[in-house]
Formats: sequence, structure tokens, C-alpha cells
Amino acid sequence: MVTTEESGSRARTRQAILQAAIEVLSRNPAASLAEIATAAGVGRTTLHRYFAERSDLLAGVVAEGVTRLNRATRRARLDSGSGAEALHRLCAEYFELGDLLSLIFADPQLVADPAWATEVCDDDFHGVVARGHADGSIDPALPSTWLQSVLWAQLYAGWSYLAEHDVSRHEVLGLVTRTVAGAVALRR
Amino acid sequence: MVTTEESGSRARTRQAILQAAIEVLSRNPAASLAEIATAAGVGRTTLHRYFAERSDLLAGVVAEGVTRLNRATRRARLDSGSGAEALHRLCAEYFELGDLLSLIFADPQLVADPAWATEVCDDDFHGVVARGHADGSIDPALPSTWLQSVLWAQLYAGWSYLAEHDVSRHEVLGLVTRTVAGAVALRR
DNA sequence: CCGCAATGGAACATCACTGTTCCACTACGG
DNA sequence: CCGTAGTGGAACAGTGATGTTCCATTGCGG
Repeated sequence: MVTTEESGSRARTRQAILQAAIEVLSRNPAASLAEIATAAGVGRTTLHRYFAERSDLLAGVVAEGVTRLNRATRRARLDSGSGAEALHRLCAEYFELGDLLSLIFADPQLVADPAWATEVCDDDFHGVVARGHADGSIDPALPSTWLQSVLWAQLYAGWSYLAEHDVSRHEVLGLVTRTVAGAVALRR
Repeated sequence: MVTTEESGSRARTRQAILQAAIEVLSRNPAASLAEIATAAGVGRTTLHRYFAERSDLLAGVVAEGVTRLNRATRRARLDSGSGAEALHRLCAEYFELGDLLSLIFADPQLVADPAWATEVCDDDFHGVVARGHADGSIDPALPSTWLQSVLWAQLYAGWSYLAEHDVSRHEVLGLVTRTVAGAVALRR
């Protein structure tokens, strides 16, 4: 660790604020700091103690997002099975990111943050697609960058579908993976 | 017509403002009115003459969006061919909506506008899917509401892909339709 | 040429959000 | 029991967006 450790209390408050920020900003990227503080069950003053300026909070959210995303990618164990199978697992793991998915879509310029480009391991994804192209489980006519767009769009569709319709999380995940699988598969 | 006709000049300015609003808001839903006015090549004062408050402008944008959407739906001639074929044409027509697609995604609460629910003909879409379920061209495991989410998500993916990568409009439309076709098709 | 429609710019009050300071309160360990 | 860390609330000035008013300019038809 380069930075000094925080007390348990501070670390907990910090996480509460980040979590609240993700939830609130995913619904409204222009939300005020007061809204976020309230959602975190914290005074606005306290929020400013942890993140002096709005941009600091946003940077914190990006960092937290990158961390969660990388954890999910690791959990997907992309190096085993066919390309399509790995993609299927990745889909399921990313789906669990929940609000973060909405946030990524609601505020694309957050993803434009330099930290995102440098710390998120896109290469793993492209590797999976290349493997899928080679082993015949992924349509070679669909480039890797396009499939990345498709995957995210589909995940977002699933998450917002979950919010709007009265269906179970599991059921929606089934729809998402089935749809992605169909979109990706080689045509006869 | 219930409302009084406007002079040619006024109608043109009004359209310029609405078009600029769609373009600017699709990139940043929190854009200021000054930005929109500048993009429209119009003074802020003039903008206020056409739309007294911000909410009036947003209502105008929604109305314009509904109009364009309905025109596109009509152009798709949903009543001919198989369900999947009709969906394919709808996809192509909606893709031409361009910025409007981004706007619908960038500001979902705009679509929550009551005018949207009442004036957009969702029934036509559900009819197409039902036909596709019946004629075997659309997987019956995928409900109509879900396919609606999928279609929009895919269109948005295509449009943002176009903005980020150096590919032709036509090429992207090909990717979108191919992907949607695969996602929708019945599994073997 | 006159008058009207349409416009742009300047100036203004208002408002919400922001970032900051200061003070009071609570909890917890020594 | 005392001191400190963590916190919340009130108050404040600065800033930018908003909505309004007023005036000057342009262009076009009668």
C-alpha cells in the first residue's frame, strides 16, 4: 500500500458515499452533492471531507467502478472453455454489477476518464473473441470492438428491463445470455 | 389544425432550434440553453421567444421525437413479410433517426414523458413480434417487451459505435441488423 | 418610404449548487 | 473522566444557469 490506511470507520463511510454516488448518479448523472449525501445517510459537510470537490468524488467513483469491473472479469475465468462460453460467463458476471451498468451508460464521459482506459483490461476481452473466432463459436464477421458494444448494450438493456418490468433477476439474466448467445453465434 | 399556423420564417427557426436541441442534448442532457441557442445559430433571447421555459423546449423535443419515430415506423411497412423481416426493416428505419437514438438513451426520463406513452404506437411493434412468434421467424422464448429493449439497445450500440470507430454508416447498419437477426432467430 | 415581424445583445434579479468556515454534539479509547 | 476522531448543521460568498425586460437592427411587404 502506498497510501496510509484509514480507520475502519472512515473506510466504511467512504464506501457508503461511493455506493450512494453510484446509485444516485446512475439514475441522474446531474444529481447534486446534497442528494448523494442524503442517499448515503451522511451530511453534505462529511461528503466534502472525503471528496473535496465534485470532480474528486467522480474520480473516486471511476476508481471504484474500475475495481469492481476488474474483479468481475477475473471471476469470469476467461481463459477456460470456448470463446462463446467465456463470453457467456463474462456476461453473467458483468450483469451482477447492477447500478454500475446504468451509470456507465448514463454518463459515458465518465468512462472517457483516463483511469478507465489504462486500468481496465480490454485485452482479455479481445483475446476471448479472437479465440471464439478461431474455434468457430463466434461469428468471424463480427469484430471484437463491435461485440464489446453489443455486450454492454445488452447488459444495459437487461438491467433497465429488470427495473421496468416485474421479472426476477435470474429470468432477465437468462434473456440476456440467450440473446447475446444468439447474436454472437455463427450463422448456418 | 387546432393551433394557428406560423409564418414560414418562424416555422424554420423553430425547427432549427429543435434540431439543435436534439443534437446538443444527445451529447449532454444537462447542456445549457445558451449552448443550444448557439448550436441553432440563434440568440438566447430568440430561443426564449419560442420556448419560454426549459421545460417547454423539452416538451417540444419530445413532440418532435414522437413525430419522427412514428414517421419511421410507418415507413417500415410493418404489415408485410414475416415477423423477422418486418423487424429488420424497422431496425433500418430507426437507425436513420441518428441523434434521436442517442438522446433517447442519454435522457431516459424524457421518454417517461406522458406524451411518449400516449402517442407512440407500441402496439404495432407487439403485433410484429406476435406474427414472428407465430410464423416461426422469431424465438417464442423472447417476449415482445424484451425484444423492444433489445432493439433499442442494439440501435444505440450501433450509433455510438459509428461515433467512436471509423466505419461507414452502411457498414454499421449491417452489423446491427445482422446482430439483431441472430439475437431474434429461433434456435436449432 | 413606412411599418411590422423577427431577431440579437445587454443588463438585470433570481435561484440552485458549490465549496468553505465555524461551532456543537456524540462515541470511544486511554 | 478527558481528549480526540468523526460527524451534522448553519451560515456565507462565489458562480453559472435561468427567465425577463428593454432597446437597437435587419428585412420585407404594402
